[in-house]
Amino acid sequence: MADLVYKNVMQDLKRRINDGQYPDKRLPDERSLSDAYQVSRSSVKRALNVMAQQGIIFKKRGSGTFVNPLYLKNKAVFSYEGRNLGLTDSMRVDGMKPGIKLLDFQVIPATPELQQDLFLTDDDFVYQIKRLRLLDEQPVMIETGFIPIKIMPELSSNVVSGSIFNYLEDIKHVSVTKSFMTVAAEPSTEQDQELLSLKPNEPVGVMSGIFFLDDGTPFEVSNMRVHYQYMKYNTFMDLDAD
Amino acid sequence: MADLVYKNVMQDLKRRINDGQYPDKRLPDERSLSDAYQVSRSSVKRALNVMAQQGIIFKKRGSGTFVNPLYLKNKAVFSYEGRNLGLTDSMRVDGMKPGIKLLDFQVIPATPELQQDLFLTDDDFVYQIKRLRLLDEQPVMIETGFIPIKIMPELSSNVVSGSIFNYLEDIKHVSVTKSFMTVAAEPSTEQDQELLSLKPNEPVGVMSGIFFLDDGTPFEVSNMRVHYQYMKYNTFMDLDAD
DNA sequence: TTAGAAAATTGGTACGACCCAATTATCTGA
DNA sequence: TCAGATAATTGGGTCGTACCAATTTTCTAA
Repeated sequence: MADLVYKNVMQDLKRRINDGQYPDKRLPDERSLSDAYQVSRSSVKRALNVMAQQGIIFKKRGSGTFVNPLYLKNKAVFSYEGRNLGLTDSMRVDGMKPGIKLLDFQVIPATPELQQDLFLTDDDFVYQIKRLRLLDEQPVMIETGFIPIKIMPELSSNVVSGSIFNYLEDIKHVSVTKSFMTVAAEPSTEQDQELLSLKPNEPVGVMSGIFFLDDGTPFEVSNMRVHYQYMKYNTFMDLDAD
Repeated sequence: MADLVYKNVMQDLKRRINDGQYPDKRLPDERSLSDAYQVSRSSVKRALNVMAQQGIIFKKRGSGTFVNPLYLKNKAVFSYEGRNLGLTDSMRVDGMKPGIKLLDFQVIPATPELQQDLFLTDDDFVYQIKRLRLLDEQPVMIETGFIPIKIMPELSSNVVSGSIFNYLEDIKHVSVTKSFMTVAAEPSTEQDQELLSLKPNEPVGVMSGIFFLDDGTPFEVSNMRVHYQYMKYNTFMDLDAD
């Protein structure tokens, strides 16, 4: 893959951790690793820093570097490695097959709120894309997305019936790696109940947020109303300022 | 505060950004900053990397470093600077006064699930702490927490009636900076409806997770059932591997 | 005038040196 | 024997250099 020194170190260390090569949960010290991999200690530190940020390891000055016990027990929760933020990917859980049913696809002028979030002006237009997401034919969420036409002038209903993020990666070679999300819960509306086969007392999870391209351009505003049984939003937070 | 070079640079850059000293959203290049602050370019890079991680700025190779427009428009969402992960702090929103009502406080043997999550054995015991959280006297969430007694043997019902995290910071000088959280939605139970004044069709948000001490020790398993109108979980994600 | 080449700009990666700070291990002397 | 002092270990921060890669600007030649 990438031919970066620190990534190679990371990759090998992860492999060793997964292989259980550190039964006492303790990694070799940085100077030894530097020597073993024949790279500078700076590069070792970088690799370890990223892994610590991801919650795989933790470091204690004067004491050593240790594997997070929970990483071994519950790897699924950690690390979005190699993935993007798209739902097509993150919902490929339990071997279920994702599906998309296009409900609506049109171009509308950007509302003031959209103008603010997507950094647009009065003259700008956006696609409005309303889709029903399925897992094994079961409807699980209603997704309404807004994308500026000036960012993707070539968007077609064909593309929109599949994964937009994968299209971006495969065809235009840009990836979506940043997002703001707000997660909330609400009683289901009649439309929710109809489309998601919900009983009146059953709620929906609401995930709304903004997705950004690599270069910081706000790319999409999205609002997702999720069947509560399928809604599980996992996060790992680390407030250490690096 | 901390007398670290890169933190000083960060602090000053944030101030300048907030003061609107970069009207074109463009920061000086790294070499100029290095020269201006009389610090090495390495330290400037470190400061900028942290700020990029926090979503305040974004960088484009060959082009420059720019302020994230959304940072200026919506600062509230960004940056937990100076805060910890405690709820007492993060719920001090809109000037409302937080309150805590202790519902239950006892010591129980660790269940197998707790043993797994908190890295305990059969012999270990945990505090079970059930509390009702209030905002301006209004009940907003039911919180059930489990903390190993061997981590905090001195825990009293007095401490538990306040902020445990603040107690840890002020008295024991350790802070809680890492957490795994899973956010979901559920129909309210009868107990939820009673304690949170919910109608039968109104749901709760469920936030459950594990909090860690600085050194990686799993410290608390927590399960929070939140009045849906008060449940808003914000996250900023950046999947760039450093 | 303008398209393409060349140069300058700007952030990215890597190295290695130097010292500091927290922790752990070892030694020393009563 | 063992408590306290001392040394060794281990991660943290900073500096400065060198070179690379993407982008933008400038120059050059048709």
